[in-house]
Amino acid sequence: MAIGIKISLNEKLFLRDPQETALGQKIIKHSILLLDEIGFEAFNFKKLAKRMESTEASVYRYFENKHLLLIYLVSWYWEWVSYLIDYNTMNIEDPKRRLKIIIETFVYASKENPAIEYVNESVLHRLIIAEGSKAYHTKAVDKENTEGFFINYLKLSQKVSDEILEIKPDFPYPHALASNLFEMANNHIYFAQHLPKLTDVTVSDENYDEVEQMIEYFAFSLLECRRDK
Amino acid sequence: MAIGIKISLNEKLFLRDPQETALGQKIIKHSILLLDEIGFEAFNFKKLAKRMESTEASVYRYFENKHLLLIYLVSWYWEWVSYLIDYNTMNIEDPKRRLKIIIETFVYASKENPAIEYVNESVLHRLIIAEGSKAYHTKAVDKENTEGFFINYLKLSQKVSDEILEIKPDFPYPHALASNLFEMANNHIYFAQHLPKLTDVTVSDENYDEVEQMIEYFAFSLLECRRDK
DNA sequence: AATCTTTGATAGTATTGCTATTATAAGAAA
DNA sequence: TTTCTTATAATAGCAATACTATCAAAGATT
Repeated sequence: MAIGIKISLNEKLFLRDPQETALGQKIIKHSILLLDEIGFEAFNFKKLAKRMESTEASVYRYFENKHLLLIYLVSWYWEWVSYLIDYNTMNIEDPKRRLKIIIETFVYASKENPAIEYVNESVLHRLIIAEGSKAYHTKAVDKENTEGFFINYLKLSQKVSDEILEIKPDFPYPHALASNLFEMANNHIYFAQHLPKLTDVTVSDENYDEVEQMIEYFAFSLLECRRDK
Repeated sequence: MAIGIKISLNEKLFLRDPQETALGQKIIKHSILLLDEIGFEAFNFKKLAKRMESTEASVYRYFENKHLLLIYLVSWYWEWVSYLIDYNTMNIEDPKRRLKIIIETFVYASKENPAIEYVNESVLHRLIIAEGSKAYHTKAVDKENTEGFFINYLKLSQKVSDEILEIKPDFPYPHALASNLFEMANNHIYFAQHLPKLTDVTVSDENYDEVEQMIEYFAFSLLECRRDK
């Protein structure tokens, strides 16, 4: 049961707020499960409606189309990771320790936190890994960015960037490193599972420790590095 | 006119080899232009046929569907980048210099090399930046990987990985760094253009120098780093 | 009791993603 | 030259997709 967590998202992403009604919550729940199962391309509102025992027209009353639903879920995820970072780094003073926790959070987005009953965070994480980047790789990206559709990702990136500067105030690429850590975490879990020659780590089951170690290695090499010459 | 360059691609990607016929070459040429113009989601074979003044049925004789056409174009790009790397690093002994050239090639995939008349490499590069990762983010990735659909990416990654080990033989993550350099190059050009808060570099027109500098900074920090503690 | 809102049920339309058929043109083989 | 082969064009058609519209039933609110 979610106590005190309200995921706040851009209202332009939906026609009716799905968090507010039972049907809306069912849409969120089953769209995550079905998208994870069959992938974004094969997914449509008719199949979703059938799966959740409702009708296509009802789903269309909440979301304009599946692309906006995906952005909604991805935003939900970004906001959720933000929340987890705040929660997990609370009262931790050492900025390096804080960054390690951030990396752990990127890699294990959900570990032991069943916060909101209609979202299965670990399935959502798998979905983001596989489909997340499709949310902003479209022709409408500029228009949608203007309308704030990606604000949760930008805020997450900014938060991590701030932490990076705590560790090394003169680091020249804090935003790039922040987004790269996030993308790398997702990419290399995916690569390890599907295109293992593109990475050097292996994952088994839900154990992503090697990914976590690698991202730490990359991050701290960049931040604690004195260059030879 | 292409002299001595033959881009060799997995034959399972197409029904009839498009490089072999005039119509096939028209398909390659116009699919790159149209995909760049309207994006992968809005693209279909009917629009392509209209644009190139042929018919839908004719296009279907070359490619099963637009997904396989995308993999074909992406593979073409990966192979082209491989070729450019070989060409540009020929006779360069210093491995660090070689890696710099690789990074430059990733960022400026086409600069002054109009090699094959029916492929506009700079438009293709823009297309890969925007749509490339959709080639392997699908439910069929495992099956398609088994059939060798991504072999050109794996080979490219292996090539760069070998160069990384020339510089630092005990670097623990050469494949991951290789794929990350490639993905970073594409991502941060895209971010600079569309989601600038996710990066720290700016690009103007066709000038990606800041991206190149940043990727170099990341790569050589990792490879020439002695950690403080 | 009246009415307002949400959902379900059903229908319908334009577009998409193909497949099939036939005709024609162009080139190679006889 | 004739014939054979093959590629392409032209057209049709079909099942699925991506919606939109309408209306009725069921709660919930006043």
